Amino acid sequence: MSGLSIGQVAERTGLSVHTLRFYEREGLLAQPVRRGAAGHRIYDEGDVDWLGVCIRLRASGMPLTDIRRYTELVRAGQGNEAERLEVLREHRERVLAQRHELDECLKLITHKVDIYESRLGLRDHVPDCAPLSQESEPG
Amino acid sequence: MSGLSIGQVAERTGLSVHTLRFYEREGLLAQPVRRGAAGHRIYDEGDVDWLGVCIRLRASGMPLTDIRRYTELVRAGQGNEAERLEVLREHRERVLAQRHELDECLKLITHKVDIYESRLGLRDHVPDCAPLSQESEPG
DNA sequence: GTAGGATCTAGAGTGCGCTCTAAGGCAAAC
DNA sequence: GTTTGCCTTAGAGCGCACTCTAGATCCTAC
Repeated sequence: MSGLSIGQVAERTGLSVHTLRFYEREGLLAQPVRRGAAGHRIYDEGDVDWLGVCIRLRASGMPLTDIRRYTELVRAGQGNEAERLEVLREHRERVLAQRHELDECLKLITHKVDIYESRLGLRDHVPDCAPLSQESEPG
Repeated sequence: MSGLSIGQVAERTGLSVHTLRFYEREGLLAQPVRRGAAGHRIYDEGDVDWLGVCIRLRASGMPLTDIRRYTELVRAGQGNEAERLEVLREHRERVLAQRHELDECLKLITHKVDIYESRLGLRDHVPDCAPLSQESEPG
């Protein structure tokens, strides 16, 4: 019951088997994956958990090199917590900036959606301050 | 006073002149850019505004092909507002999903930051529910 | 015993979004 | 008149993160 094949891990994580091998080559796994009789990879729950972290870091835009760096710190063991913290804090700042940017985009998009909805009569009331958007000119 | 060189537009938008030419080739501009005596591009304020929109759409992850599609609709003029609206709504959904994902990542990162800060004695109180993170194991 | 399916490796290929190069034109400054 | 600097084009190159291919091995089922 202990041990997952690469296919099973792919299924659980949503990563492809290709990507799992790729991530391992890139040094993104906390430990080298255990191997079975025929040289097949055997993952444990810890690996899956760690991959979950990697996926989240990727999803928030952390480049693979940074994830590798962080992984190396973790692998090196106790004593480098300050460095780990720095990596995380820097990334958090970037994510916050990214979210702010996203919110600005959302404002713009929602503003345009509102305009088109009222133009198309999909709203009861015309939004109060929408005279002419950029898209009116070219048309 | 009317008319900006590609260099000036680059400065205003933060895009490189290379990227400006690239975007034009890719059909991201509402109109073909006016040309001066020596074949030099002359942008107007409307172009800069439109580029601002493109930049925001890009920043929120809209692929160039989708931006081109939207631009084409705008260029085609009145009568396709429903299509424009659909493009915008779909993108808004994606942006919202993206922001949600970002928030999840933020939770994870902040949780780890908290752990390391208390481990390093940078906090007055240990966060109430943080026994051992994944990173404790490998170390 | 052989067919199917999962796995392995090394390495090539892909898609996206730029980014840069090379070779040249024009215009103002010195 | 030549240097400087910004502009032009076509097209090549790059960085990232996968993604896939080829050729081989191994196990299970029929």
